Amino acid sequence: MPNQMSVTIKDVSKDANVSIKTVSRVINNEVNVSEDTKDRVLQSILKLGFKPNKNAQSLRSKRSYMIALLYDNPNKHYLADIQSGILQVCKETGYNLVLQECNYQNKNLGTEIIEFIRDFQIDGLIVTPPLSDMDDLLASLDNAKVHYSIIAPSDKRTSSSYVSSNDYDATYAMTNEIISKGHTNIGFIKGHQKHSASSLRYKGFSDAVTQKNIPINSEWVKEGDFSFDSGFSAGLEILDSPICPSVIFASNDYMAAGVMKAAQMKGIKIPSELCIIGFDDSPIAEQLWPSLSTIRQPVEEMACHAAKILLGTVDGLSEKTESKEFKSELILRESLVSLSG
Amino acid sequence: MPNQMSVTIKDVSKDANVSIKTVSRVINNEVNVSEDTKDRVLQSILKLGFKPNKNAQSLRSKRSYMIALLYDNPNKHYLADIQSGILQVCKETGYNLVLQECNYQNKNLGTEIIEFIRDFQIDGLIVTPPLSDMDDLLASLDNAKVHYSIIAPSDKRTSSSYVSSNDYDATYAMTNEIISKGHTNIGFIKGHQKHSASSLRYKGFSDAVTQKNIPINSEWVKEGDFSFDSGFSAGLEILDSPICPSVIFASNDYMAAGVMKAAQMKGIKIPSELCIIGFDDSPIAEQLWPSLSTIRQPVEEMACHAAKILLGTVDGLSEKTESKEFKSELILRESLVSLSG
DNA sequence: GCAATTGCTGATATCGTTGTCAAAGAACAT
DNA sequence: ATGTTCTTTGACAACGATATCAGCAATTGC
Repeated sequence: MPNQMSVTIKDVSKDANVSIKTVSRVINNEVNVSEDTKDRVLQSILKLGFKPNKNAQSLRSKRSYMIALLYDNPNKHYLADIQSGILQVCKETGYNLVLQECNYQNKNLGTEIIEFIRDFQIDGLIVTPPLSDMDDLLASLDNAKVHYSIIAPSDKRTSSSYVSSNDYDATYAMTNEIISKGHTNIGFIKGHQKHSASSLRYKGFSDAVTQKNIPINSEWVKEGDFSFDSGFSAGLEILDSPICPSVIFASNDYMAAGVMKAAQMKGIKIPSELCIIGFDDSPIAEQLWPSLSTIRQPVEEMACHAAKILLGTVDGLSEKTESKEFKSELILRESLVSLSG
Repeated sequence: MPNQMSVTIKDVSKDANVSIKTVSRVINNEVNVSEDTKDRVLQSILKLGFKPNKNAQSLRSKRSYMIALLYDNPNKHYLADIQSGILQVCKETGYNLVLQECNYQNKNLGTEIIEFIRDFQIDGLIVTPPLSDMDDLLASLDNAKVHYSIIAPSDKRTSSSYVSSNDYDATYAMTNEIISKGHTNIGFIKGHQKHSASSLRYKGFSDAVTQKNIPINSEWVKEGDFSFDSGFSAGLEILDSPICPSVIFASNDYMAAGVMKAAQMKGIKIPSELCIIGFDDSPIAEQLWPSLSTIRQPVEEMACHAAKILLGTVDGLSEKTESKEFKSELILRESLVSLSG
């Protein structure tokens, strides 16, 4: 147990009989310290229970050992997964995570974020969708020479540091799965315009059906915003059509859950009369009955990787980590069956 | 737009033609500065766009302008609500929020947290359930003179700074509501043992039925851990009983959703054959069909208040905020109806 | 009218690190 | 033996704030 008064580099230097600068060298793993003195200093550090004062380090070295998470996302599970992924890496490396909730519509977002970073000397940012889709924001960050890594769908590879997901391939594959089950009347609910994932997911779907010469019925294609409510009303609209599709593919699970509720309220049986597909493999996908077929992205793992990339560029000590595309996985559950009639 | 080089207190002092100490006085709203010089300094601050360097302030004044959120909670929506409540206050006051994920089973939790606080000079903590139920942890914090405020059910009022909810009253009232609808065969699923809310919620239920001379059937009382899965299996067990209850009251919405899925898989009609009640008013309560009757606690507001309390004790400038108990609200939806048969 | 108190201000030390630069000694080349 | 380079080390300044304490003027008390 350390004493009331914290022990400083000065105490260590006295104990080890070296200058404070040498202690500093040891702490920061600088070269040109003899093994002998290094050992002696490390001994003293251990003995006295010395821990460098982060604020003093920050003040002098202009680094805070803190990274921030930028987000503006209605999906709380997604956010929570992102957070735990980042926190894992933080715990290993001694960094800390600061939250920064943003509004993508805020006109001064770039300026405010840069101000925030200067203010707290934040070492780097992890930027999540839809903020990672805002080219002007990323340009501001580049301009201000802010370190950051982004989590985004695959089309955002302009940034040197990214973690991406293959949204296009995933919806393409799932659509083929649907078609292989005999379905040709397929509805689709798009996500929020501001997310590049939305258009990618739709493109994966439309390319797949078009290649099989299946026409797209525009009455069955609606635009939602990733929320349950938007899925619910889109579902109601589609199910009010003169002819109903046998499958509705929603761009995320919340909207799929909305469709399911709409169908159940109308007395439509799932999956025999209507199959429903989601995206994300949110907890709700398994909690509904029947459970949702969906697509799982390794969100936590992606966040973990994004944090490693960031710290690789921020922290000279840690090793560099490469940008990477993560693959999604089709999860087939009760809500998708072969066409019966 | 500020320049590359940040402007310091020294620059301001030159511009305003006063000493740096006087500038510091103005920044910190100290007394004994004449209106005249104060104005002059404020002018210069505005003109130069000066912002105090947080690290320098922290180093000298031993304060970091950061508070931390301690949590170990499986419920991501709850956590997200807590976070946004705290962040609102942080934004107003210029503080920042650092996340600290804990494991309540960690034997060294107290020591580690205190070390973390010393390390980063964290100004205060907000402690959420079930950590806020751990008396030894709170004792360690008291002992180390750490500022904190807790969010907890009403029985934890030992701490001078708390925000509490009336779990007992809420389940008591909901149980009476159930009884008033003619139900006498009522099952109950308890929450995780480590949460004091679990026993309070059960007590509210059992006191209410006992007062109406309704017996408790122990076959219909199960212990879950607040997770969907635990609710699902508890639901299966209860519904396998020779006689089924007409209502199952689960201690949170996730477990209630589990019960609903279990019932639906068994072909039991909700609410005509089985009513289901939850707690928390999580988003899922409204997303299920039929939608769940439940109890809403103003979680975000509570977190907001907890942050204000904390900053009131931490920050001499901000005004003190009193501890407070927040009232819950019954939310009656489709999953509870009057007993038909 | 003189001492004591009060209000306002500034010079300088200080927080606990890292950065600069120079010095001392060892190693090497000539 | 001498000059040059390389390795290792330390004295001291610096980061940008706040804290201490002393000084000076204005006000108060008797």
